[in-house]
Amino acid sequence: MWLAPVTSCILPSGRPAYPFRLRRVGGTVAERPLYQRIAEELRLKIETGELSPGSLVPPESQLTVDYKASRNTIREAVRWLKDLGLVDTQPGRGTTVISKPVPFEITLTPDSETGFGGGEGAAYIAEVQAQNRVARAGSPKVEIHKAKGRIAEELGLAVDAEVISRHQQRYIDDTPWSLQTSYYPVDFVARGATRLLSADDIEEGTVRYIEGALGIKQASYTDRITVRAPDVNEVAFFDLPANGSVPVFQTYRTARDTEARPFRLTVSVFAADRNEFLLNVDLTDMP
Amino acid sequence: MWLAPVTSCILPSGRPAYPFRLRRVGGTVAERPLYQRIAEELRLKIETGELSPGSLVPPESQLTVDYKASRNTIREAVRWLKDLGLVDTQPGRGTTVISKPVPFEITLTPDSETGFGGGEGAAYIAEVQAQNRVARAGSPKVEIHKAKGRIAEELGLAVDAEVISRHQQRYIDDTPWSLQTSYYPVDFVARGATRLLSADDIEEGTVRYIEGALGIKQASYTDRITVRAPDVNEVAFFDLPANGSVPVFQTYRTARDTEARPFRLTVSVFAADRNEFLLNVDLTDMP
DNA sequence: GCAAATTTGTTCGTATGTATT
DNA sequence: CAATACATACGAACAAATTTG
Repeated sequence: MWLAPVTSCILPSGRPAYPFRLRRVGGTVAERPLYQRIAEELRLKIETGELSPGSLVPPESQLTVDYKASRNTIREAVRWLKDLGLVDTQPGRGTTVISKPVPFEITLTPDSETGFGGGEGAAYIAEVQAQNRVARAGSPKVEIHKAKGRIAEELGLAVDAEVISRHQQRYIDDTPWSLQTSYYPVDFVARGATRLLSADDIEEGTVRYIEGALGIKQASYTDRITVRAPDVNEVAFFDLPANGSVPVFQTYRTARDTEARPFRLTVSVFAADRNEFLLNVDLTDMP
Repeated sequence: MWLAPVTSCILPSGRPAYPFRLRRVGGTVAERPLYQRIAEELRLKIETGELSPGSLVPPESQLTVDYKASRNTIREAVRWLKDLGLVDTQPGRGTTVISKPVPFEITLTPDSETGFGGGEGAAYIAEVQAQNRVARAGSPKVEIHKAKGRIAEELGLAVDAEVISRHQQRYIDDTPWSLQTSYYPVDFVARGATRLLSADDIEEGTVRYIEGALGIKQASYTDRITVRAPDVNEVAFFDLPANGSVPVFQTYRTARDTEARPFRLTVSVFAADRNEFLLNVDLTDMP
């Protein structure tokens, strides 16, 4: 079997991109490490369809023979593919080529019909149904704690001011889809929004409920979208590979009233391998 | 030294989240693997500040002594932290705790002053300057090729219709920041937008240029935000860890004219560790 | 339902190569 | 050049999860 040497690789300034770099040894160009060349061979087989999504990659014992390398080296090659999100391994079962799920599309801009922000309440349910899927939410876990860091900052509260948090697990077609936590100033309860403390779903959506109970009307919101490695809870809930090779989206949504005062912060976490975000922007009423 | 066993771990249905799961062996709860417990110890030292960002983690040889584990096991622990994006390793130098750069904020919704979409032309320059940084772009690489897959789809063209692509590397403060490729139907040139073929920067922005040359006015756009592992070119350009532990954002922006016909597709790639996206949504003129 | 076979996961040992200081 | 530190590669043994007979 012949492993093609790599012949082109862009080299930017700065720290060398070891071990992708073509290594020069004694004036001649050295090859990339064995495990990377094996990984490249396997990657080609996946991309050409020789190994189709869902099918089993030959077991390590077989690859050891095929590529005349030790088992550890084969494992490094497979690990490389795993890190790239191309395969998944399970003890006892084997290594399967990943078949990417049809991503769920989350529209972050408001629905022009309902005015609901994407990923929330009625708009969320509607969007799930529009994609012919079934939405389900776990019952909220309600807590009161002191606002720290970004939570206090986004809500415009003093550090250590008390906030109500409402945490929910959400599912689509019974697969875990998002973890969502909303934070409200604790004085909303004293002012009459007592259902915020109840561990029942607020059917009409908390934004509508707060408008009815307190007269606070949502006039705008800001989303902040970041990506990071999942923590232990997220790995367990979304059933992600434990090594963090599948990242998660984390969105911060700060809702503001007509005076531009923030009154709600919602932190949502989505697995990045099964979601994408959409934005629809209309420029016709811009200057 | 005492390594704390893990006492709580959410177990969802479906495939067990090996190896995070508490393993039961003969009726007793087994511990997580040694390398994960060592990684956890080190992670704690990082998060409590005992190992501060930028500082060197003790070398493998020292950790071998500290934790009474073999060098391979230590390497597994360090690899775990590397995959989580907490440390970076360099041969000869050592293992450093990552100091996260101040993320650059990209506003995807249009600027209410200029009407420019986020991350583009004038709005991009302005946003960079507003964050006290310096923007620079490489000269465009112009190509003509046949539209494939999503490119044809988003532009509403037949598969294999020809498109112009304009590819640019962009820098902020001289660090590589984004890779951007815009696609236009090839007949734009015949209709008069000849500068699209020139490898010179189009100062006023291509959207403005097309409006002047062809009378096509941008009335709306749609963004699609996804996350994936970087490819080899992106690893080299952004100087990312070669194992794909830092993912990239990929955004598809489809610009439409007043008749809602797509006329431009821009694909941008950003390193996810140094960027975040912002959305500003005004609901006051919604129903 | 159980036992055996298969397959990946963990851990050790050892040697050598490459990059940086 | 020498010392230090991480990277690659091989061999070996046992554990844990799954599938198969």
